[in-house]
Order: sequence, then C-alpha cells, then structure tokens
Amino acid sequence: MPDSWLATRLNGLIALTAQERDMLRRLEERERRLRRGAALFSENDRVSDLFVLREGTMMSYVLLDDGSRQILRFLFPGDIIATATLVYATAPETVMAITDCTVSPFDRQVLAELVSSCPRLAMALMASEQRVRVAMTDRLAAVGRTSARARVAALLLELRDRMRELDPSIGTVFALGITQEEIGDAIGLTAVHVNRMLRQLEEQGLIARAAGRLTLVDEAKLMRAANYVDRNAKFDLEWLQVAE
Amino acid sequence: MPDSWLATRLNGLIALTAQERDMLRRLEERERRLRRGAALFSENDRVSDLFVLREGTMMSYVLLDDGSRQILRFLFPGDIIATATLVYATAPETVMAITDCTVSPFDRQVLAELVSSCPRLAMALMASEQRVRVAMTDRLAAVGRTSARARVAALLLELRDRMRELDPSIGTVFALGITQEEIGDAIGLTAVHVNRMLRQLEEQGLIARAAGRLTLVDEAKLMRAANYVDRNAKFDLEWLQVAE
DNA sequence: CGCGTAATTGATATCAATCAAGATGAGTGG
DNA sequence: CCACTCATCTTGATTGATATCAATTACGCG
Repeated sequence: MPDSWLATRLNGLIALTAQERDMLRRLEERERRLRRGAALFSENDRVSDLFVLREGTMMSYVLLDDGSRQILRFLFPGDIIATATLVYATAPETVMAITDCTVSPFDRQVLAELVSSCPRLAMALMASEQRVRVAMTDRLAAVGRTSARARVAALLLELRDRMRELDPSIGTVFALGITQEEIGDAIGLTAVHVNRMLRQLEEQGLIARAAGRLTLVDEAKLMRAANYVDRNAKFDLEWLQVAE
Repeated sequence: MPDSWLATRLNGLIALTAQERDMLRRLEERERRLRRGAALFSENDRVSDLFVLREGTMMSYVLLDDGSRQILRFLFPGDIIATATLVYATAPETVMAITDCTVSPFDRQVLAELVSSCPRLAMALMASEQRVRVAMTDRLAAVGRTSARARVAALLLELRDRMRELDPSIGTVFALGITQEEIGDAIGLTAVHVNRMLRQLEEQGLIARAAGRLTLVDEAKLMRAANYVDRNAKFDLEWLQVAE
C-alpha cells in the first residue's frame, strides 16, 4: 500500500513535487477501521472531517421516505469522502463500508492549508472532483434515458474501469464485489430485474459469471449495449504541468 | 446587474475582501452574447475556457445514440459553466441558451492564478461546486427511485429555489421558463407524461398554472409529494470565515 | 452441517411510453 | 390587423417495460 493513496491517484493526473507529496501525506496520517456493513456516517450527521479511503470498498447512498435507497457512488482506495462537508453542516448522504475498510480522516482546515501552500495541488483536486461529477452525469443519463439492460451493462463497465485504475492487471475478468440488490439501487432497478438483465446479457454472450467472478466476454458489444463513453481516454491536465 | 455575478453568488457563502472581489472581476471582463437556442459548445468540442453566466438561462445536456436527451442542469446567472474543462480535453456535455444570454469566458489559467493568489476564494469555489454535485445526487435519487409525480414536483421546487436565490422577491409564483419537453428530459419522462402529471398536481390543488406563470398553491403538500429537502437551510461556510 | 443472505424463476400488476389526433398560442409576413 | 405557421400543450387509446408478489434454490460462513 502506498503511503499516500491520494498522491498515487493524483499522480495519474499530474507529476507531483516532493513538497506536494508531503502535504498529501498529512491527509493520511490518522487511520480508522470499519467493519463490513458499518456506516462511516449517516445522512444528517454532523460531519466536519473529510476522509481518504485507504483500503476496501464503500458506497454512498441516500434513503427515501418510502425506504428505497439510491446508491450515489461506489468508493475505492484513493477516493475522497465527504467533500460535501465543505458546504453542508450535516451530511447529505450516508457512507457505508461494503467490505472491511480503512479510512484516514482529516479536518477541513487542513484542506484549506493545503490549498494555500500548494495551489497546483488544489487545482488537481478540483479537477479530480470534476471526474466525479461527470461520472455522476453519465449515471444520471443512464438512469433517466436508457433501458434496464443498458444500465446494467454500463454499471459493469464503470466498476471494471474503476477497479482497473487501482489494479492495471485487471482485464475482462474481475470480482464484482457487490450484490444484485446494490446494483439495482445504483441504477434504479429492482434486484429481481437486475438478475434477469444479467441473465440476458449472459445468454446473449456479452458476459459470463462463475464463482463470484464476472467476465466481459464481448466487451465491444457490451459497450454498445451500455452507450459507453471512455472518459479516461479524454483526460487532459497538461495545461497544469507547466505551472511555475 | 452586479459587476461580478460570481462575487454576488459567493458572497452568499463567505464575506469577500476587496482583493478577492478584484480577482473575481477579472473572470468577467470579457463578454459574449448568445441567441436563444444557440449552443455555447457541444459535446466533444475542444473547450479550454470556462464561463460565467451573466444574463439569461441555459441548460447542459447529453444526447444518447437513440436521439434521446438528458438535461443535466439548468444554469442561471452566476453559475460557472464548463468546469469539466479542468480535466477533459473535450466537452462531456452540450451547453445551450434557453433564452438570450450573456456569458463571460475566461481561460483556465486565470483560474489557476486565482487559486494561487486567493486560496480562500479557491475553497469557496470548491465548496460551491459541492452544491452542484449534491443537487445532482438529489436529481439522481429522484429519477432512480421516485414516481413521475414526485419528480415533477421536485423539479418545480428546485427551479423555484434557484430563481429565488437571484431574486428574493420570488415567492410561490414564478415563470417556469422551460417547456414540458425540457422538464421531461431533465427528469427522465416523456413530455406527454409530464403534461399529465402537471395536470394531476393542478387538479389536486398543489399548483396552479396561468399565462405562463406557475403558482405553488400548497407548498407543504408539494414538498411532501417531492420528497423535498431544503439544502439551502443547511449551508455552513462559517469555518472558512476566520481564514488566516 | 445448518442458517441466512443472495440469487433465481414464474405469474401478475402497474406505471409510464408510445401512437395518434386535436387545440392553443406566440411570432411572422403580407 | 389578419392569416398562417410552427412549436407547445392537451387528451385518449393502447402497448410495453419494469415492479411486485411469491416461492424455491444456491451458497458462503460460522
């Protein structure tokens, strides 16, 4: 495990200086462990820290009055959690551990200091928040305007891509790590219907499932089925590189 | 019209210094006009500027392969446009003028300078991007997990709230300014069904419509129907006030 | 080895989409 | 000022995708 996941993540965007690395390390000094299923915080909790996820998988979600759940985002090591703390006194969403996890809490004032001392890092953080936002617009478009089959396909590809960022050895085979109910709650379907769509994708030869592992058998077809856009192919932080 | 819309907007969050105001004014030096229906830029265009919307209403959307459209966000004066420019070489979304508009373009390098010279302003911008993100999670939850009626109600309230930020005199009566088709494309419904839901809300006495103006007749009921959460009530940028 | 969660499958119900006409209304040219 | 036109709104009939309800079945874990 790198001593700063955040540095590892941002290094994918811009080359970091030693000073910048040091600064990022400060965000991951403390450590807190969470058991599978434990909530880091819940909707409406007073939260004044932010967190870096260091180990494990988490998710953020909201619960509606009728008890239904909308999963907003799956979280992987290097992701920043609770950025909403910057504006909201209470959390707008719940964050829960899907597997056993380790997170590093840091105070929002420390972030303010980081912005002062490392402006280029601040820009990189802003930029990386844009990736999060765009991922969410993609999901919104999927949920609002595509079929159940397309949404399932899109989520499978999204999860594979995110896992591959951390582990480049991942190709077309990976462990999904979430239940069909969670898939449904992320893309606005019932677990039953997710099951049927997975079966359909399997019967059509786009995916295969075995022993908890998923294989993207025909990635090209799956991408077409999903309305897939590879956002990672379009990164450009070049313009930040030259900053004095 | 204020000489910096952005300053006006951020002033709602933190008290700005003279230097900060000056800096923000630089972002709105240039000016570009757009006719109703004109695209500021389209998906996949190379964009290296950001923009501040100064006058008018705009929207951002994506088009899917089958021609359907998902409206991501409605834009009002003071909103920053094309923040995705910070990471993506090409625009992930189209931005179009709903009414005649004025925008102020500024180069992303200018933003980088702003972050260097006014770190507290940078924090305020980050914070304000969180509002955008949370608004989007609310929409995602609505589209993924609520009925057509609830989504329509939620959008009406969202639009009213956003307009009220700019014009506090707005109470329960306002001009919607968008078509039923646009409503549908924002919340994942057909225009036909939006029409039926508006009628239903009207018949149930939650809203009234006349001469292009919408009245929220029973706001409490409408909020319940919409699963409404007033995010504005929960702001907290106090912690930034004391900076250095 | 048993227990509980997750996955699977079939039957039926519903909500929203689609298809198909009109009606209304704002803007435009004569 | 009127007639025309195109967009928007409205309404009804029908279809279709996904939810709901109801059992099983498979399987990871203690």
